[in-house]
Amino acid sequence: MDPDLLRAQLLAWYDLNARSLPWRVGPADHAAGERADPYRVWLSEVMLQQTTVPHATPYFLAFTDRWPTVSDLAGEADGEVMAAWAGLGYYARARNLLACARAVANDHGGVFPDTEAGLRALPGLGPYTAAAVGAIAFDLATNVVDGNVERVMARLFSVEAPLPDAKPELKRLAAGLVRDHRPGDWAQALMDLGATICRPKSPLCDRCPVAAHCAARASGAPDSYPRRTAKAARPHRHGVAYVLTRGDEVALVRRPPKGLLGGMLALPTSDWRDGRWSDTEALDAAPARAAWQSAGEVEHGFTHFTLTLQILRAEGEAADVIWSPLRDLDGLPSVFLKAARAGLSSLL
DNA sequence: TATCCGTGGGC
DNA sequence: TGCCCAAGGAT
Repeated sequence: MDPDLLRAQLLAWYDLNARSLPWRVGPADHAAGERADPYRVWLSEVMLQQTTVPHATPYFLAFTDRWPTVSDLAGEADGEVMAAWAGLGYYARARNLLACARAVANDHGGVFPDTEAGLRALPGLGPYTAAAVGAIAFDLATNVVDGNVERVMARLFSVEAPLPDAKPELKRLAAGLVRDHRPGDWAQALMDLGATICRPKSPLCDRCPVAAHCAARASGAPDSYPRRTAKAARPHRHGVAYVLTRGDEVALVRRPPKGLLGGMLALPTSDWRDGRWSDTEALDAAPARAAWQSAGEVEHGFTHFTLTLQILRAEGEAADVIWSPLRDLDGLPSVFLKAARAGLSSLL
């Protein structure tokens, strides 16, 4: 396999087929001298961590509309940013996003570092994101390796070792294709290929610009790569969520700054444990004395467990809660939005 | 190093 | 329906 021929073929494909994305400077504009805004590249890359383009896109547009520069974002209050992130998931990203914006604003004069090491030192930028911002915003010849690139390498070279053990090998293979020429376009071309052609299931090899180089295709079963080790089953947990209203307001709490849903607004809940909660236990764990009534339950899948929330609903008073308008629940993580809607189904 | 950390869409 | 998966990072 000739790496430089492969590169030329993939870049030519990208020149014709690059997806139009709100944070992207297309290959033609880039060739004409237009440069991507590091703030927008960084923001998009953080939002896209483990998140699909369709899910992240409206958040990207809302953030850049509301906070056009990194200094605007750095000056915002924590709660506003966390609420704007609600629904995107992996909320540590939002906490690190603010920490990073403030580091850039306060320690770097509002300008992103233009080296991979400088980017890597910022909160929330790991090996992937530092390499991606470096390549796309600063034309650094970094090795940008995400899940797409791992899959493309596993197929091109029919890597038999299963993920995640194969990660170092896949990264080495990707590094062998990096050149100083058009590093940002190269990274995005590889990821576009993985997202649209070299898909996890049903890859479109007939349309692949580098199919002639692909060992997995030659094997006849390209979709069997990358190999993966079996995953453990997800456990099931149970909790009680309390929907307490006071007129047209609902009682919320701010979750602790770290851990699951850290820093986010939430419904008051019991602990989450292996077994269901009896009525007596659920009343004992309630945030206030009130005429609690059962309002059904909701189920929600997290990364490592499935949660069933039994819902209790009441009208009343409580101490140490944040009273929030019923019509303004958008700042809640999805699991609590789901539970609140179930508990308030008679009102909403 | 292994585990924790959300969400929604596709099949 | 249940499982897989998506432009990963922090600890």
